[in-house]
Amino acid sequence: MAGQHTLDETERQVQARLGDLKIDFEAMAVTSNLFRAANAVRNYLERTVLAEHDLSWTAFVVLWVVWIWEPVESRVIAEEGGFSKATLTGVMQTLEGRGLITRTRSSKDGRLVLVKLTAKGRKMMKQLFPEFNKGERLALADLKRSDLGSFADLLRAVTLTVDAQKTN
Amino acid sequence: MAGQHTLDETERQVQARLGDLKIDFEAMAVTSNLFRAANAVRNYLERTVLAEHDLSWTAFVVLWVVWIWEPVESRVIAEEGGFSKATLTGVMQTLEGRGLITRTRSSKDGRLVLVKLTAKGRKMMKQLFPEFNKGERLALADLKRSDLGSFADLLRAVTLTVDAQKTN
DNA sequence: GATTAATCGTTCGGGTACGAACAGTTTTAA
DNA sequence: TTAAAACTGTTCGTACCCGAACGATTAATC
Repeated sequence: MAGQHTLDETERQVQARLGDLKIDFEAMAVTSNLFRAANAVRNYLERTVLAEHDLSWTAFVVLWVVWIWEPVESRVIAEEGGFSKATLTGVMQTLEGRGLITRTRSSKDGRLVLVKLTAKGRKMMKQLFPEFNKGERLALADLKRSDLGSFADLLRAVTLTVDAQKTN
Repeated sequence: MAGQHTLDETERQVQARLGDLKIDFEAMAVTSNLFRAANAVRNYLERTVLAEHDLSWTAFVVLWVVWIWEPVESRVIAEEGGFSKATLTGVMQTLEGRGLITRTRSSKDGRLVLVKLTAKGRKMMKQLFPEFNKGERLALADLKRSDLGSFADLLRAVTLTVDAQKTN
């Protein structure tokens, strides 16, 4: 991936199609590379670590959130994972069918559903997460260690900015 | 989104579940925030700019690549966009049905398919891309201008690292 | 306390998204 | 120059993924 065309070529082509319209090429480069990177890492981890456990990316994220915060409400999982409630329902049905999680309606608030891992789910995560983390480390192996902190901060800032837009 | 739990809390919970197993929390924070950011930006742009034109994210990426590089082979679109050929086929069928692109088999190499925009497709992109770029700018509005360059470089480095892993 | 509003999870419909298997084309080897 | 290998795009099956609409529950308003 990473594109066979250089950034300069791309800018020239865009400008040629838009005349002298002002375009923010730096913003374009950031978002474009943001998705390339996210896609690349996701596909890589899905094909390697997660495939061995027959898990999709989203299924893993759900398991991870529940593993850390159980018992946890559905809405929290969706929020932490960054996907919709509709998506979550489907994924949790799959995971429940495989005996990895349980769902129970809250007795305090009949609207809420509380999610926990089963013993099987916990056992899987205890083995899987270290493998997953090793994959994460490999995906970032060529970056300078000292850059990781500010890198994470920049990414966090993007999420915060967009979420602020959303509520307006 | 952005999670209601702090990073420290999360690290403590992970460590509590794994004993003294070594985990790379910096790598974990980067990938976690990478996906949160990508998801947030994507959902934001889909709900605002792209929804007005009834386009999905992937459909937009396809149109963008074709717009810049037409005539372009299918395999290049998949590579540039970072998704599979199977995904691309479905999206292009939708776009062709809406009269935004055309597909023709190459006369030089019967395996290849050349993709172009229709006049309608070009007209749409000429209006849509500036709107999209404005959305990108808003998503990055809170970041320091001087950070954008190195931010893009870090993201590019991740993609390159993962792609290098892939071929091994 | 009854009506209204807000919240939560599910369902529904349509559009991605992938790997694997496939058919057609081109290239490479023998 | 055949046979084998490599490559491209499509189809297939399964699983996501979302917004919108929905029923159930709780909270707010009067």
